[in-house]
Amino acid sequence: MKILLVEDDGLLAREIANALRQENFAVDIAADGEDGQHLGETESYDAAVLDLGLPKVAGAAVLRAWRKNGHQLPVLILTARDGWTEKVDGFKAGADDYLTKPFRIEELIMRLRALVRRSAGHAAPTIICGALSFDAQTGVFELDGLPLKLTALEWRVLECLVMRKDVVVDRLDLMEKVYEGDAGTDSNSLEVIVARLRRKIGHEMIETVRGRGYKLTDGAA
Amino acid sequence: MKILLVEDDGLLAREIANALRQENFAVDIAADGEDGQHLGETESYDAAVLDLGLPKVAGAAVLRAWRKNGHQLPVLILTARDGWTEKVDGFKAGADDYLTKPFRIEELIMRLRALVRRSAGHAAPTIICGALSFDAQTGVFELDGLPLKLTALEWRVLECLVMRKDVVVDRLDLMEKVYEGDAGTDSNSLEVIVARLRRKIGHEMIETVRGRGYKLTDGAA
DNA sequence: CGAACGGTTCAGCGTGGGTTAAGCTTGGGT
DNA sequence: ACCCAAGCTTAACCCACGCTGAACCGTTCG
Repeated sequence: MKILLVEDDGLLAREIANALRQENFAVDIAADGEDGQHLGETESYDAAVLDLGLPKVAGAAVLRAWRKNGHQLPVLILTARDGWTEKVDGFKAGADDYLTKPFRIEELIMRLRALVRRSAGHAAPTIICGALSFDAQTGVFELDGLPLKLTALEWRVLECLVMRKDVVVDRLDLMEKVYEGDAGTDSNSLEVIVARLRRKIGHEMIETVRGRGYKLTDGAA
Repeated sequence: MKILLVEDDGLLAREIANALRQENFAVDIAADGEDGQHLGETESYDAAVLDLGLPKVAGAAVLRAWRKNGHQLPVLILTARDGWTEKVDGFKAGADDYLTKPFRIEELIMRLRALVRRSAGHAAPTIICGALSFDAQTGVFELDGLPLKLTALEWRVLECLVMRKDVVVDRLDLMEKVYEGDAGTDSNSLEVIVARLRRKIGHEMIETVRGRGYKLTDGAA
């Protein structure tokens, strides 16, 4: 689960990023609209948090540019003023949700989760896959009813898989979503993570598709 | 564009409904949770607006009931109090968005539009050829309804064929598409792949045209 | 400061699956 | 009818992809 954060206030940006990372999101930060737009176009994110008041390029302009190119990325906008017109601008530009500063970090997380969940096509807040269940709202995994303790990376990998259960998730996709910044293809660390995951949830649940990636199944194979 | 409005306050309900109708939505109104739940399950809506404070059945309970049955309907909840916990409850129950009363009608409309826009566009274009089906979105083949396990090359070959079903696909064309770069004609590896494919999906489905290439048919020959 | 935790690197191994080769079948031309 | 080329099929081979255990750090705790 990888988020693009476009926010010029460095302090706020770091604060948000930390909170998100604590919730196992991977976060890339862009300090201005130009960078943000470029990153959003070139990298692969699950959602973006976009400040409307940005230097260089206005937030709404960034959003409009994305949408113009048919970019479907779920976007939550942050608006400083409580102004009604600004929200409208945001929505007109193609935003999916908004939040007015100041806001509670928890609310941002909630809304982000709802956004991602919705765009992944899961209306139901908890996804069940065999003995495994995932509460998309709280981000908690359970195995046979008892909470599952996962490390940050294990969690991200499993989330990616559970969001697209029963379909093959490409190796590189997984890399991009799990690792912040650029993903180096020259390592097998992902395989190690998968191995550890398998040991925790059962080897049958994660099916490997040679040359492509992995697939989460209900393990009833 | 049809909306289900579940709201016990008759005055407010009519006000909202009128505004929505002015924007060309079709609106059904339910005055309590029981009716609302029933309507939501039996009729077909593009989205629902759900008041959390309802008589008979609580709004969150309605929502939970829908989600439990795998109901994917996009839902926007209305919460009277500004309470943080109530929003969380709503999200946990599977809401996609919320609005706290009082709110501007225009904002409701905006959010509804955003909601519907996002939940649309999940159409799966799938090609069917006899007992074989191909989901172009996920890239999954199914035979008689059950997923078909293919290797990388088998998959590429079959994809080429299914994309041009009922027409002859030239041998060399196939080579070029399947083997990146230049294709050496000095090998029968393609034939081996085709043979393995035939064994998996039935020999009649892939017709060989001497001197040209292969043709995928529905196997009803 | 050391211990525990979590992520990465490395090396060794097993195996899936792509290729090759050999023998057989089919079809079309003369 | 005969023959040869095109294509089918089976079996063997072998490489590289992925799995795994262990060692190696960087961080975060007590």
